[in-house]
Amino acid sequence: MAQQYTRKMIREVFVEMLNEKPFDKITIKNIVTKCEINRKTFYYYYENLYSIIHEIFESEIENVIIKYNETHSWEECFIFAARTSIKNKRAIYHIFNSVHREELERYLYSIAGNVMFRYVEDINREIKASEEDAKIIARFYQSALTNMVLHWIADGMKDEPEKIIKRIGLLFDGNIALSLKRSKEI
Amino acid sequence: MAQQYTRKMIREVFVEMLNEKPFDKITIKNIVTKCEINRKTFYYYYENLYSIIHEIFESEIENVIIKYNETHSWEECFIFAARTSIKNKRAIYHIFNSVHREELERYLYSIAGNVMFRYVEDINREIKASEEDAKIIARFYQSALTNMVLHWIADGMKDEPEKIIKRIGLLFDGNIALSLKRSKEI
DNA sequence: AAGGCAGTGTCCGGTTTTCGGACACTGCCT
DNA sequence: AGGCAGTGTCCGAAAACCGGACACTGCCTT
Repeated sequence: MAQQYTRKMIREVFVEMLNEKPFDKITIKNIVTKCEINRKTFYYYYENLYSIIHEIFESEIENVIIKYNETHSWEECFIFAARTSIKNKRAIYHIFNSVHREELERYLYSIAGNVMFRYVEDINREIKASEEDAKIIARFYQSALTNMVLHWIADGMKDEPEKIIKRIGLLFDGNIALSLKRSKEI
Repeated sequence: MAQQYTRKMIREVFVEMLNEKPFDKITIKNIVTKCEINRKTFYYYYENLYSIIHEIFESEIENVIIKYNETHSWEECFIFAARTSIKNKRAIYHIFNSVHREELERYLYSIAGNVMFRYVEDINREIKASEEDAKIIARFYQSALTNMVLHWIADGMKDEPEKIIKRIGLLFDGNIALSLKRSKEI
C-alpha cells in the first residue's frame, strides 16, 4: 500500500482542488505544494494534469466493470457511478465546462458500453441471438444511455439516480429481450 | 510529509492493535501484514516492538513540553496528557499489565518531572530561591504527581482528569510558593 | 514593446526508502 | 524430536523521492 501512497495523494488533492476551482486554475505547482512533495515526484507518476483525469476515468471504468461482475445488474452499476459523481459534483462540473468535456463524454460512453454489452450478453444467454446482433443492440442502448447521463450532468445532477433508473428501466425492460428475439427471426 | 508516512503507519497500526490485544499477542509479522509492507521495512524504522513504545513515550513527552511552553499551566498539560491517555485507554492498560509497566512508570515520571520543574521554575522567578532548592521541591512533587497518575491508571482511568486536577490543585496551590519562600529563610 | 515573473517539461545526477530472498536462532506446540 | 511461526540480520537490488539547472511559454506590468 505504502508504494502508491504518493500517487494516490496527488490524485486526491487534485480532485479536491477540482471541487473548488476550474481546471485551468489548477497548477502542478499547486498540487505538489499542497502534497509537500517535490515537483519532480509529480512527473514521476504523471505526465501532466491531463493524465490524472485520464487515470481517474480509467479506474472508474474498471470499478464499474467490477461492480457489474459482482451484481450483474445495470441498475446497481448506474447508482454506484452516479453516487460517485454526485460526491464530486463540482469537480465533474469543472471538467464538463473545460476543454475536457470531450474526454468526459468518451468516458461516459465507455462506461455505458461496458455495462450495456455485459447486460445484453447476460440476457442473450437465454435467447441465444447471434453475437453480432447482441452487439448492435447493446450499442444502440449505449448511446441512448450516454446521452441521458450527459443531460443529467448538464442539468446539474439534480435528479436522484433512482429516478432516472426508473425512467431508463421503462425503456429497457422487455425491450432488449424483445429486440434480441426479433433479430433472431430476421 | 510522504517520507515518514510508513513510520507513522507502523506506529498507528501498532497502537490500534494494542487497543485490541495485549502486547505479547502482537507480532512484527502482524503489523507488517496489516500495513502491507515488507518485514524489512519495519526493521528500517524500528529495532523491535519495544522501540515503538519507546518512541511513542518520547514523542508524548515532547508534546507535553510543547504544551507547557505554550500555556505555562500544569493543569492544561495534565488534561492534555490525560485525554490522550483516555483515547488509548486499552492500549495503556495493556502496557500497564505487561513487561513494560516499568517503562510506563519511567515515562510518567519523566512527564511529571518536565511539567513540575518548569512549573516550579515559573513560580520561583518571583520568589528567587536558589535553583538547588527549586529542584528539590520540584522533585518532591514530581514523584507525588507520578504516583497519583499511576493510581489513576491502575484504577481504570475512570475519574475525569478535571476531578484529579482539582484534588492536586489543593496540594499545590500556595504550597509550592510557600516551600520556596521557607527554603530561602533556612 | 520590453522586461519580469510564474509555471512547465526535461535534463543531469544523488539519496532515501522499500523490497526479496536467504540464513541461523528461539520458543512453542503436540 | 520434529514441525512451525516469528525473529533479527546478512546480502544486494529496485523503487521512490529529491535538488538544481535549463530553455520555453504565456501572462502581466509599466
